[in-house]
Amino acid sequence: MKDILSFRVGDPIYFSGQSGPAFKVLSGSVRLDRVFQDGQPSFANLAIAGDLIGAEVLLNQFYGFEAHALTDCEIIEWKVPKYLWVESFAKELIKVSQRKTDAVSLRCGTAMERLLKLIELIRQDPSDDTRVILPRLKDTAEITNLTIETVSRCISALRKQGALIPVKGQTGNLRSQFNICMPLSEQVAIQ
Amino acid sequence: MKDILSFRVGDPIYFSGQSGPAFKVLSGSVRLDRVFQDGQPSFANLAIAGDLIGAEVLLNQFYGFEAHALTDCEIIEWKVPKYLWVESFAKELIKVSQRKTDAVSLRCGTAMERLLKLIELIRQDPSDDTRVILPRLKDTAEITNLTIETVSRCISALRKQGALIPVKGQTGNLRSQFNICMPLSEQVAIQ
DNA sequence: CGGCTTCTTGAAAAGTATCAAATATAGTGG
DNA sequence: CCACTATATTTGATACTTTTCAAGAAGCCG
Repeated sequence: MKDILSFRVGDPIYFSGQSGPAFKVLSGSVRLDRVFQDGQPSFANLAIAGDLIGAEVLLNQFYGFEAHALTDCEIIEWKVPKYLWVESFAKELIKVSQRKTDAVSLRCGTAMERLLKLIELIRQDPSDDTRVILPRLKDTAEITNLTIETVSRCISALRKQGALIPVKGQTGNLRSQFNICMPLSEQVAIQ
Repeated sequence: MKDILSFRVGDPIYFSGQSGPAFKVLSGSVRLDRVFQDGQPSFANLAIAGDLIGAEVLLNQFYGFEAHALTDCEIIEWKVPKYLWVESFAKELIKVSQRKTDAVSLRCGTAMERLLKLIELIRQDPSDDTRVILPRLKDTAEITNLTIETVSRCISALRKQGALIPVKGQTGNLRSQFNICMPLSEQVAIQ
């Protein structure tokens, strides 16, 4: 199918203040940032497969957030027949709202708990729920309100305990791709 | 004007799973919680004057969150003429979304910074922007993802530095009401 | 092969949580 | 209005988690 847009990790999707369509996320995950006057972006929300992003343009004309690919992802312009528009739009906005609730809860609990919650959220890949592709440490850290080092330590701990097993791609790639080898909700120590 | 509903600090406004109207917050602030299967509520969002709460009932029939009065507050049933419904509804949902972005950012930075951001957000009382009524310590702690003790220490520090001056009401009340005596964005130490 | 970015790990410092106890306030009934 | 009880807040001392700072390893790209 055409009209599908693909992005690589870190690619910008749209910028705050610009104009364009709203999109539906088909696969992967997207990070949304609020941009302050000083130009500093700060994490506001994330979107996973099935979520609508950039909905605010449909009312305000301009994007209210900045969107980047958190992992490789595909998105498609969001179009709905007019007679369905109202209900669809509202339904989507409520879903966005639910996702933000997730974002708030990703900042609760210990470092390990936060990371596990994020993995739980992101791995919703219907095609393979034993595999997960983690975002960069920098993004993961900003989403969970931890530091890069702490996130790295948590991931190392999970690897040592065999909860995550690195998947070697064609290259030894940095984009952490893992097989999940135990229920992630179980208690795990950081050390 | 009638049809205005008043709530005292801590009063429940509606419960998750129940049915009822959506409301507009006229004054004060409201806390919204997601309720888990085990009945544990966890902070999801807050609403201040001008915000719409319970919008999800208009689509789902049921409230998706639990609402409590964070401070004394007034709300009114949200009604809009049909021909304006679509646009109004979407506009309100986007405002909800913005507020959740605030909620996420209330969990960033040091304890003191978080508390100051919350005060900044809540004091938006058009009638008197030098006065603020803080929520209970328990609520403040859960919103900022700190502990009651830490929040208490921050407030004490602000009082000692003269940034907040307690307002004695008719009763010596616990509901911390303060006059704000300096730009809250300034650097303040916790000790 | 450089030069760059991202990730990993260690040791020390800082900030916050936890535990415990005292004080203050609100609510209730005499 | 006062006494009494339950709930909220304050404060101190200590423990723990996470941050910070620093250096090195690993992966990426031309």
